[in-house]
Amino acid sequence: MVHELEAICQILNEQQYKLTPQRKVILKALLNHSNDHLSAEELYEIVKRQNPDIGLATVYRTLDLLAELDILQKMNFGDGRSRYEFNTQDIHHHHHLICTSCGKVTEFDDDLLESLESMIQRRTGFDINDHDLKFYGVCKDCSGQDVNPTTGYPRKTTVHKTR
Amino acid sequence: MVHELEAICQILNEQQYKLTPQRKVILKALLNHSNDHLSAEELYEIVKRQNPDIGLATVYRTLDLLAELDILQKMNFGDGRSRYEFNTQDIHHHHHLICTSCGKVTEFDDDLLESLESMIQRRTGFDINDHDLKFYGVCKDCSGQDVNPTTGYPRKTTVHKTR
DNA sequence: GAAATGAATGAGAATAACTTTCAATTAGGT
DNA sequence: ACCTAATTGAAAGTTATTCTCATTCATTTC
Repeated sequence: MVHELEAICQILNEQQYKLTPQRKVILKALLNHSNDHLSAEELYEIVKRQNPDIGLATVYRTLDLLAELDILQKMNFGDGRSRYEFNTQDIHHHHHLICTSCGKVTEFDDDLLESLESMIQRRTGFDINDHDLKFYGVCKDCSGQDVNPTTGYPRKTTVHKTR
Repeated sequence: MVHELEAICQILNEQQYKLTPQRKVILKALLNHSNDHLSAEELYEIVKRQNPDIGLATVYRTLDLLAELDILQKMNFGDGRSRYEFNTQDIHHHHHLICTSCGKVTEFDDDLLESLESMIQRRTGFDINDHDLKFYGVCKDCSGQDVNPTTGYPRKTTVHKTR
């Protein structure tokens, strides 16, 4: 649960990575938006305000590095770009609710899947060590609206499904 | 549960879509590989053997059309390309096991999530109409080598090209 | 304290997976 | 057979991301 600058910098140091000003600015921005599931481009826009000379490639490289170090988790919410969140130890207990109208991602905690995992493990011989559960629907704020044209949600056509 | 050529052709007809030879070839290939979660490019390679003049854009367009008609389901398994499977009525009861070593995708049926959905609905006001559950692990055929050397945890974001 | 060395950076080119454009072809009704 | 809108292939365009490479920066070495 590494959610503060000091601790992350220490990890970088330990692994012989340099603490460049760019990395610090990126980390601070990530920490200031730790609930926002930012994409690389969104993060770049934020970071550019602090340091206009920073390059997009550096943002991508830093995100890759932080994901490699398991500080961040690279996620895919189906909108065509990767999004990042801080990695927690209990990834097994937190899922995502994705609003197909506004694209907002919120989180939900639960551990109902543990039993399911061991059942699958037993039945299929598949050695599970992670899962990824997403719920698609319409959040309270958007009830009634249809697809958001800017984000392109939903990628799945379930909103129009006849059931 | 439209898994045969006749039925699909009828749907296309009903919706005023033309039954071009390209579409027929693509449909046949999809039906012949209905368990393979093909990507557009993979399907293109297969289809080109029957009809070398077919264009990649046509494959993409046909996949889009079939997804739009809810005949196919467009899926994202985290390898950077969309993959397709025939849509079943009971998508709510089938999940995916993704091998982080060889990239193979297999399916698993279950309906434990229904109760979870209504609970979330009640608690958050989020009106859920679909979900997407993936398990990451190592299949029976592979012995787990795909771990992040720093942590020993599996790499969720690793890209596995299917050959 | 300057030089050497390697990591990290920015800019822009490259890539991969699509998507769009557009002129030419064709399915399906008449 | 004819008409017309739908469909197609080829190629250009787009978008997110990665790569290349010359330059800069931080450390270590002298």
